[in-house]
Amino acid sequence: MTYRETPDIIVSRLPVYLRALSHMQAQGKQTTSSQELGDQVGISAAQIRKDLSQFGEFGKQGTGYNIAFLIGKLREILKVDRVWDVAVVGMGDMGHAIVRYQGFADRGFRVSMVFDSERSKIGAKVGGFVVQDTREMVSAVRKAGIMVAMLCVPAAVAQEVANQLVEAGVRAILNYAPINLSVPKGVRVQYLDPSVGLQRMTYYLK
Amino acid sequence: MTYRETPDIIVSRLPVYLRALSHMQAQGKQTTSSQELGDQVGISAAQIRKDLSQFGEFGKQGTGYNIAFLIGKLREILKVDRVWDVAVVGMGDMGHAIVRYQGFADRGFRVSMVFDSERSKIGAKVGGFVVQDTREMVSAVRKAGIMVAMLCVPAAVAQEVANQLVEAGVRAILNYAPINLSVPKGVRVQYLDPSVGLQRMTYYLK
DNA sequence: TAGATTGTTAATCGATTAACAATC
DNA sequence: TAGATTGTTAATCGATTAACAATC
Repeated sequence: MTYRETPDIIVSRLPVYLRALSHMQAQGKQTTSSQELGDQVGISAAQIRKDLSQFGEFGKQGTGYNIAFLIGKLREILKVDRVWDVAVVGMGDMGHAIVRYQGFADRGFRVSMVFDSERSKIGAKVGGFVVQDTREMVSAVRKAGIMVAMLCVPAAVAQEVANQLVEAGVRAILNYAPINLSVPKGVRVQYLDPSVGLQRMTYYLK
Repeated sequence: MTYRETPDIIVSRLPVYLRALSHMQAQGKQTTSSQELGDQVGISAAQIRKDLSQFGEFGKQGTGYNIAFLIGKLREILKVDRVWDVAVVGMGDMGHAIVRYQGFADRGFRVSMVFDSERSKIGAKVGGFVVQDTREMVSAVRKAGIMVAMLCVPAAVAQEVANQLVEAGVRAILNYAPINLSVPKGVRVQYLDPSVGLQRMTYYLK
């Protein structure tokens, strides 16, 4: 029998489950069911049970899932039961917004270093961080052992900066630049291009 | 024979094809092949041909696809052969960055109105727009016939603001708030939660 | 106990890939 | 013509759903 690894598509849903469960917890709920969670995130109850069953038996017949317990399990699975240091590259408006964003707390991430290549920005402070020169990025990121980065530079230089991040040891890149990145196997990229998001919806508009 | 509508998953790939083709065009290329485009976006050549064949015969045997022609077709299909006015709600750092973002030009969108509910922000200018009071949003958006919005408000009020947008006639919401929205049938939501993006990658890190 | 809900199996459904005739 | 590449078919692969025994 061959070992079958968890499909990407299942992994991609887990953060959404986690977010919904945290929301329920914040509202004071103790337990939930696959039905309720599914309604919340727009996924069938059967699929949620199937997804979770990939990783263990987290529920109880008759009563459903303990929210705090399931949150703990999902955090372990997604490896956000720890805090990942993140490098942010590009201190334009978007980089600026990300560095000041308060939403990473308790979700497994902490901005740790910020970079820009523009003279006027280097040395300035953004959200409590001193902006470092991108030319120091490879050594600084490698030295700190940072594996996660957010890319907020212009599209024209995004591939070049991504190459440097990979060289520095980064293995996960959240890409805000509106361009496809080419990265070696073993490096993951997630794309957050607002125009792509919008274009995925206009198709359905009258 | 039953009419089969185009699967969402195919529609969701088209903006990525379009982005890559525009990039090729900017580099002066005239034609491409399913193989080349596939390499660019990380999708098999067969799948690209199959996806495009849903909408017509856009290529030529032996020579592939004319880039300008295919861009035109994809723009039509995605309905971004026009410019959609967009309302942006929430003038925090993220809303601010979006309003000033130059990347919507030529991709089918134009920020048209911006809203916030904070007294200190209402009436101020952000990226050339006067910030309007969110309490005027429903009537202003409806009157302008705006169908597309970007939601940059805090998670705690995102559902409430989304409800108002729907009431105002909006049918496509790009949601930056880290929360699942519940919307009626016929309204689309795309989520851009950076923590979800990051958590989709940490699973694979050592 | 009766009711609720899980985890899992089998069936269904849908998406992807491989292959190739058509043809530029 | 020879080579390249499309559009499409059939085969394969994978994901989702339905159903239900198990059990809290």
